[in-house]
Amino acid sequence: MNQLADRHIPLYKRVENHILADIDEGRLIPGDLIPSEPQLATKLGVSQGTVKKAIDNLVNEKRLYRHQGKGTYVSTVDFNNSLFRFFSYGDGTGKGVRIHKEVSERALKTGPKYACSQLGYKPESELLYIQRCGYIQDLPILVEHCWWCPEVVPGMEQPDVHIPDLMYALVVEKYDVPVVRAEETLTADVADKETAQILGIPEKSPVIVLIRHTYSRANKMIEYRKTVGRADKFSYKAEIR
Amino acid sequence: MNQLADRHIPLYKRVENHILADIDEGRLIPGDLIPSEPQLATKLGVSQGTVKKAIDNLVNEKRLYRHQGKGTYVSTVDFNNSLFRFFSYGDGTGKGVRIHKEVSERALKTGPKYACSQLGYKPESELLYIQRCGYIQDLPILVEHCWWCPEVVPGMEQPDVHIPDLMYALVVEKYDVPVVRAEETLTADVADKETAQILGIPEKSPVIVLIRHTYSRANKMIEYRKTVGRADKFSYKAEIR
DNA sequence: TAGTGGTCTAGACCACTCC
DNA sequence: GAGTGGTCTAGACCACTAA
Repeated sequence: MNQLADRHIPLYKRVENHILADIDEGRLIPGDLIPSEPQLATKLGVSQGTVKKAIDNLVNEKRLYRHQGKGTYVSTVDFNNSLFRFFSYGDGTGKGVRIHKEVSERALKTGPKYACSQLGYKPESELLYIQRCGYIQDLPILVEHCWWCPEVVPGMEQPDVHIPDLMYALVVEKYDVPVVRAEETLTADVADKETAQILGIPEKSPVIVLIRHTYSRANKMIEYRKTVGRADKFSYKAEIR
Repeated sequence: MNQLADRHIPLYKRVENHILADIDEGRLIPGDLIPSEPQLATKLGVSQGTVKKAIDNLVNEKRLYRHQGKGTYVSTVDFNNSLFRFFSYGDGTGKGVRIHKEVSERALKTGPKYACSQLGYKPESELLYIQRCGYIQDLPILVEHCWWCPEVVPGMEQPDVHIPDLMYALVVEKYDVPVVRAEETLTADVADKETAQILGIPEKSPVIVLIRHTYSRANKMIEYRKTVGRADKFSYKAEIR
């Protein structure tokens, strides 16, 4: 902790920044064990209590997690935090109901202009498209449209590549592409003809729409995803204090 | 910290519970100054560091807030945390755009059955109804339907009682009814004829629906509110790590 | 048994607020 | 100046994990 940034920044904050820099610059990647508290303390020339406080804060922010007796690890992206996850089946009563997903289409095809531009391609570029339908029991409740950069996940369009419910596991393990972050935007709309047909609801029924941008290292966006779900099957509940 | 609950519960957790009990049982109400750290430490027979840790946790949970040099206070309910607050004007770009509200109807009238039952009345009871329309600039973007327990806020139906944008300020100050907590449930729907007309949108356009249950002391529900907003003007954005 | 995080203490010094 | 929270240290002891 040298630097000329000695002005007014608390020690524990500098320890936090040190760890975050290691993460953001790739010296530590999701799942890695970070150095132990005593190691960090002596390396950075602060007390273990200060390191503890820094790590406490990062754990509160979900950037790290601890495991007593083993060590402290860098968090992996947890899509259980997806906005959709908070939506419960029924009218807010349901717990974590499992949604089963099935691939309904996959191919290399010309991407729509918003997907091309968001992913950093010229309009009309070929993208890897995967469409999936999500079910609770046998009831279809959502449709996912995923657009991937084809060179990031080459061959994923092949029908023999198994796609697990949590697609990101495949991306990380098979293609060795770290998934670092995602942004989600939620809004509402009414079902178009195709969506209505897939979900078995009348056209123009209310639907929840979730747009997700998924990023890998160096702020590279690797997927544009649009998920459309039946509004009568999703609601979000929160408490205000 | 006596009690026979000496088993395995960390000291700081017991301090947290002590403070929370003071809040839940009304010995401390929102806005109150809690005892200072040294006072709590000696009273509970623990070190100041332990009290600090307990308070740290409660501050992280937004149950308390600190003000250096002054003390630590019990949080007041912050409706800026409303799910609607996170929704931004436009398509997720907007910052905190101000929504101006105007009362469009207020009267004592027979409540709908869901409002009566939720508020703990017999069906067909008279409730205090307030309808407001929310605008950005001059564009109507939401309609609020509020149902209050009439005996909690007597006279609020009189047209000379000014209703501020943040209605709860009036309730707390004029009627001395503490607002302790609220629950919100968010979902989507399509506009009915009346809503469409008020918002100036086609019937069956997509809308965001927010149901709010507002509670006072002793878990007494005092308001049932339904807010309906134009879906094209609201979107919720979040980041996943 | 050695190493990790988890709890708890005691005390120093600083920064802010109010009288 | 007295009282509050904010930062930081040093060290004790406990609980869990692994070899």
